[in-house]
Amino acid sequence: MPFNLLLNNVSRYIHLTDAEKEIFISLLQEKQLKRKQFFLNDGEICKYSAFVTSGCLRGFTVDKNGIEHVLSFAPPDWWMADMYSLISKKPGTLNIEALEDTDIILLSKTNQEKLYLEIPKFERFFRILIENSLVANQQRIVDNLSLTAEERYNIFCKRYPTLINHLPQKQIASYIGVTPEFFSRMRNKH
Amino acid sequence: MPFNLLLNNVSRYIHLTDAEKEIFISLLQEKQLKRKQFFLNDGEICKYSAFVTSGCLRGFTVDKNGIEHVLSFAPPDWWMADMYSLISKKPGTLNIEALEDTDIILLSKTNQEKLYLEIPKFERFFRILIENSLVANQQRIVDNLSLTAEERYNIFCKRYPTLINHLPQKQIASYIGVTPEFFSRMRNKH
DNA sequence: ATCATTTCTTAACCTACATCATCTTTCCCG
DNA sequence: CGGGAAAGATGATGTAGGTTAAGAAATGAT
Repeated sequence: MPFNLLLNNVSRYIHLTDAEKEIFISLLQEKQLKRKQFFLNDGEICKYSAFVTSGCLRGFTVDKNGIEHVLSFAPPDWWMADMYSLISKKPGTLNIEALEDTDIILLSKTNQEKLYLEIPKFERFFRILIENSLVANQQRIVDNLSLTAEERYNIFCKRYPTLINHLPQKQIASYIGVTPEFFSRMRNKH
Repeated sequence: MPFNLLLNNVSRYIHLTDAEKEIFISLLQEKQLKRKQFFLNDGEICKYSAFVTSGCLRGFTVDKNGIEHVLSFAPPDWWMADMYSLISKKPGTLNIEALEDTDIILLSKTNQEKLYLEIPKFERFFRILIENSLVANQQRIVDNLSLTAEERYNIFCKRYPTLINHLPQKQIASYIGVTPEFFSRMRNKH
């Protein structure tokens, strides 16, 4: 059944009884996205966290010159949301788009709060999830401050080997923080 | 008493009974740092979260060329730790130094885990704390990807007005991601 | 299969910011 | 309050990466 990947993801950090699994699943919704379909547009309030079961999402902002900047990718087994908008309940700046046909499981903010009340263990689960995310983001800040584009690219390759293959170069370039032109030059030089 | 600032910080997100406050306080330690004294050196395992009650800390990494990069500042009412090292229990890369004489309250990782067991509400407290931190870090990544040094400086001034005054320029430059020389030029041109 | 769209490549030129060096100012500790 | 160290200012020059433009290759919807 389609919730297995998610239940497995959860069970890495907390143990759920069958009854608790039932409750959890009852608070979820499934959704399919077509390639290039948006899950969230900037200016909207983000009301759901998305867990990817197949395909891939990307989260990006658009700056005042119309240039896109990729904040994160979400391949299967990853969560994605506009964290700022989700917790503040204010319009956010993130766009979330499917890079290919993608299946996701949705947990609404409302249901997430229900979940915290009904199964407090989930406070722990999401705390740990967010801790890991924070560590990764802090490392990325340090990398952006201290490394060249080439070094950041090498790190990206090591950290997301599965993504490298089926991700357009320009998306990686944007994540790394360089233009597609420079990225192309960088890879083909030597 | 010296724990008031911290109890107030906690009470912004969860309510504690007097008994719970007692337990919490019993798990804390106070510590004073002299100006330039290190609270943590890279290569060490970070075993404590620090809550600043007076003074100011800075967290920074040193790159392979010996250049320092400021990841964060902690004025009073802020928490500081090497999150990576703290949760992985492995040696980290962060240095934490007092920028002036600084008073902190320590919560050891061990006691933090005790706290989660004895007063599960603290799972919620730290989850929310980390959520906010994650949002701020994601915004910083986006800013680094999409803004000029000058724009990042303006944002810094707005976001940390109290810090601007009594922080050496070179520390702000490092946080922004430019050299002290360029930062000086940037501020003095007009 | 085919055409349109998107993605990638390459080249010439440009700019934000770095580096190095020197000088002045501030500040902290005895 | 005085001297030494750290912080800041400023000029000359260097470079990683951006911009613009134009063609080649890959990809996806029909």
